[in-house]
Amino acid sequence: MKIEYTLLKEEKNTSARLGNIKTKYGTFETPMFMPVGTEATVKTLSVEEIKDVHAGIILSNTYHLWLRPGEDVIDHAGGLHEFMHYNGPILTDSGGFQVFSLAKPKDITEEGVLFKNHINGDKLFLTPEKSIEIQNKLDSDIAMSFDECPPASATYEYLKQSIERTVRWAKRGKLVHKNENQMLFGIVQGGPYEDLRKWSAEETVKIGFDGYSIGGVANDHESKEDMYKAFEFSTKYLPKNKLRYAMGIGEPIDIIEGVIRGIDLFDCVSPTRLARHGHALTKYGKINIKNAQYKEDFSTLSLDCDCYTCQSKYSKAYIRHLIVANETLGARLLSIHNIRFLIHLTEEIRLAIKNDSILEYKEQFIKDYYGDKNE
RNA sequence: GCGGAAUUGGUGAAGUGGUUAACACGCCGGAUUGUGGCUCCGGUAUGCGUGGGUUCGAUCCCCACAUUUCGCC
Repeated sequence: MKIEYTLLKEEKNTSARLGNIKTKYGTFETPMFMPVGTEATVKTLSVEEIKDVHAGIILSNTYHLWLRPGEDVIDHAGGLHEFMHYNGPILTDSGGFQVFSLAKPKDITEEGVLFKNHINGDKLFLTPEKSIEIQNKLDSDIAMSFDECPPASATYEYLKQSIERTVRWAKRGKLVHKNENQMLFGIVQGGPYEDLRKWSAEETVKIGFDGYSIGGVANDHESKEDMYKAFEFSTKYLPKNKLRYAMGIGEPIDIIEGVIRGIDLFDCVSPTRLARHGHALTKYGKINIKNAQYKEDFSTLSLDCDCYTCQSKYSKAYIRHLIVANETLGARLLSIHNIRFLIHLTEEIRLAIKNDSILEYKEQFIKDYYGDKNE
């Protein structure tokens, strides 16, 4: 079955949109936040818990699964869904982000990218074709083109030649894409520059993809202003009837600003990473559960949260103790809560789009979340 | 009872006759945006057992006391 996207409604005052995605693993609505499961696991969560937080779709990673356990192992298991015992939709990233996070600039060539395997030091060469072939085998529901994700500090000149190469890579990847059940997305790059984003978007659209990602955002201390420009200057030149996905975006306010600029999908490691480091997202801001003030705070994280952790009445004091003692249950309880918080945020956003009140929603959110901090 | 050794922050400890007493852990904060999972960045002793002395100056030298510890009778 071919996965399908339907645009249901556009918000009256902004570019926000409501849609749904039908896959053979179920249908979900957009805007949606996708929890990250790089190593074929949303860290510390069981698949039942992933379902429990109402995740419409999760994300996994080509590069990491290529290295370990290897795409053939997953292929022999019957694909990634079977392998990880998860029967919901999955999106795979192409390894493009690892070009940014793991490779050195000198190792990036027209042909592909040379990586030094971070597990055992082996030299590995990843190409656009190889990335797509691996994703074909993983049998994810949505695959990403292999792109170069340049740092926010990249110069205009560098970005220009980088987006040209990313477009050539997108063409090469599409040529070898053989999985009929899988959507393939192109990726728009170009930093905060409108002419580069425009060119990148238009050239990528010419190739023709099932959806378009906005990449190169939220890298190395990019300003919020530049990030929102990147959103706007990308979606402006993308077709309305196709999905848009802001890669790596996950701060609550950034999700709202992204939605307002016409983005449908978001993913971010932050809810799980923050959880491991002892932070909880709440309507009234992010809290650091390790702070001494929670030592004897026997209340739940949030009164109006419907996640397992809050509904089961685990207290801040107990979770604090677990985190301080480095017990994995602490990371798990906070991960469940944080992911649920972001998915619940998208539920409220969808409701606001239905009511044409996304700007009011944003204003109220900022008031609650940042309080007097005046963000 | 005799002899030796030790005494530095919450802990383990380094150190010097002369501006801000190393480091680690802990503790207290902060960071974290397509995840290289025990990470990164700050802060944390106005005082070096107590009392005297020597000295321009002592945590560092000397004396006494206290405490701890080891050995011997």
